[in-house]
Amino acid sequence: MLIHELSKRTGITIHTIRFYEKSGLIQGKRDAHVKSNNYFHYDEDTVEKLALIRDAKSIGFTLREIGQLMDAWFTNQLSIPEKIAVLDEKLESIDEKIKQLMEMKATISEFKKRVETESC
Amino acid sequence: MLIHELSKRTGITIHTIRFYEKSGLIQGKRDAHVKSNNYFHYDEDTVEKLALIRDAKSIGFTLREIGQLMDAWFTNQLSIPEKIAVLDEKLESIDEKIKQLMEMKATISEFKKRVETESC
DNA sequence: TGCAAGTATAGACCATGCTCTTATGTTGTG
DNA sequence: CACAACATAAGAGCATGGTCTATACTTGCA
Repeated sequence: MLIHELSKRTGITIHTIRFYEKSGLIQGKRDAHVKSNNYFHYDEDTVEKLALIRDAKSIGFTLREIGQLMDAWFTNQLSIPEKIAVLDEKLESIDEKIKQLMEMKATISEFKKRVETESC
Repeated sequence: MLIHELSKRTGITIHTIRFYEKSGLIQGKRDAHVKSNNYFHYDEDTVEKLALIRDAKSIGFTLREIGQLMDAWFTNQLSIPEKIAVLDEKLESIDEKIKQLMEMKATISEFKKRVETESC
């Protein structure tokens, strides 16, 4: 599919998709048979990648980290133990984030209680 | 205390503290009696605020959101129901983040399993 | 064939959150 | 009183993650 369709299917703007491509997160392929243009073609994996980027970004991963994750996910540049190491690292950092969120939740809840009693 | 001590006590650089002050997150007070300088003086609340900024930032709150939180926390610009509303909103957004983190954890764990079996 | 819609590249511009430099004035200790 | 250490303000510069504009070429349909 071309960039327009990719954009429609993922809800990510063409501009942002191009930005991600320039950043090395996704790669379209040009059709060697077609010489009249140099349009990029995208596959289903790219749709999945963009969904992953969207989700991972929303939980605070940087594009750099997401890139590492996707290398473990979609490419064969890494050996299996290397892939597992990357995934374990991300799992750990997620646990750490959850822990910090729990702490902040406790802090805010505690303060909320204080505000409530203050009103009596 | 002056900015140098505030910096030492919080581990946040003087530059960054000044940036937060310019952004409206903290406010030093000038001593009206002293006319030879216009140094800012900071209180204990400011130390707590900077700790809160550090923690809240690390879990993905923006400075704008942290500012709202601190208005509910430290000032009396908001009524008690308004304060509670702000706190509830932040608690909800924390729950949402935790939920998303759990989902991403499941996704990555699932993929890890696939990578592991692939190696057999 | 003309024209709208799509595509590419290059680069300007923006918000957030710093980080540092320059310039200048103040304070405190030997 | 010299001088280091501290303070101020103003503003430049930077990394990240976009967002948009300009320019120019290609494609597909009436």
